[in-house]
Amino acid sequence: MEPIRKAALVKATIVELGRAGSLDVTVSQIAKRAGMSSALAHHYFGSKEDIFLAAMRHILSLYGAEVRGALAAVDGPEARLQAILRASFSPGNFRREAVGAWLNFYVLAQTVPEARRLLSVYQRRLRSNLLSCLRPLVGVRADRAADALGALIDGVYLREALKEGPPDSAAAVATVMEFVASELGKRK
Amino acid sequence: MEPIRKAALVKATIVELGRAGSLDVTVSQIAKRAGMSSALAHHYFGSKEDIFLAAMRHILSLYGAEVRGALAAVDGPEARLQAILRASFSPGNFRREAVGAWLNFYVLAQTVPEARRLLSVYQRRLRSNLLSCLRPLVGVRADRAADALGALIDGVYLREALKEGPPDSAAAVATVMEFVASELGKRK
DNA sequence: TTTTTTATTGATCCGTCAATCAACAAAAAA
DNA sequence: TTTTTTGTTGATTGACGGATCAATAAAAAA
Repeated sequence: MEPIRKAALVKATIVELGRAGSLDVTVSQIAKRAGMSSALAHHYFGSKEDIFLAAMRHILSLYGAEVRGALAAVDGPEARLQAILRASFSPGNFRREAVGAWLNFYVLAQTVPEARRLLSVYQRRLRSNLLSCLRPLVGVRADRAADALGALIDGVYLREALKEGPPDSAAAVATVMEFVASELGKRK
Repeated sequence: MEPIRKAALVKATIVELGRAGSLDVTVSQIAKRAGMSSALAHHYFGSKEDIFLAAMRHILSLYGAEVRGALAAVDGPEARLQAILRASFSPGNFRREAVGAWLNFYVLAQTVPEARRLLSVYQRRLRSNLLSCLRPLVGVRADRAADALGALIDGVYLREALKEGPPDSAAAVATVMEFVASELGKRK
């Protein structure tokens, strides 16, 4: 039962995070959505913070899997780069729940060391993926380019997610690819 | 008294936001730090949300003034660009309170329309400042470049603010300037 | 001076919430 | 079958929080 209940709670947490748009989500709400009592939620996770951290791990691992899947399907540095972007900006990542979860993880990262650690794990993994694409393309400049590209991805995501009107995955990908092109010295 | 009290509450709100690292700040805490009772805070602002929005307006106007000041001191498109970056990444903007305020404004923007509006006002203003620098430099490409640059600024800020270890203003400026250089086709 | 407006607070209302616990049910082990 | 472990919840606790209000003080207007 334990893994089932935990998984249900994690999913419910993410939904509630998106619904509320803030960390102001009660354990009861989460438990109710997961079809159990709040006492049971406390039974399987020790505390509310533990539930949030588990949800964060889940989101990050989903994203990681998405990137891995996209990378497996393509070949060549540029195509791999584009695959990373498509995974990062997939419509699923712009759903209410996903946006709410990410933003609140940033907030959590300010004060909860474990949250900060998880976030930096994700960033390092992204960076290493980017680096392996960039090195064949721009050689020694890859290091600095990967830093900038990582930041650009976060920034574009943030803006696309918070702008008024529906987010546009393709536009987000295009914006970043254009940066890559200019970094390669190509100009149309 | 009203403007004095309101100003004190706004300042106290920002400090408390930074201290707590989340929107989980009580009106009593804010009022206490501002040296008054919570009842008085409710008297001058109708609700907690109003207090938050006032704090957000204050942060945005501080940032706006910082940029304006930096722009007034320099001449030429590239120098102006650098001035915007230096203002955006000034050490003051990496203080606990400022980071906490910004992150929580992003969170607020998900659910409070007025917060989203304020955020998009800020983004439009930044965009127009960037455009006026970029047009003389890259002509018709300026529009797309301004979008990317704006997002890059947000992303770099986010990463610099949340990374472990102290933020490095100069490194943030350098990262973005490097992007500008590659956009100009210059490569060292 | 009297009246009115402004400034201010302590107490209070009504509600919520995280966490705990005792108790019960059901399945597994003995 | 009896015992033990696992799963589950309703009720409770202890605390806190936003908002309101009556009441007081002080200043301004009349």
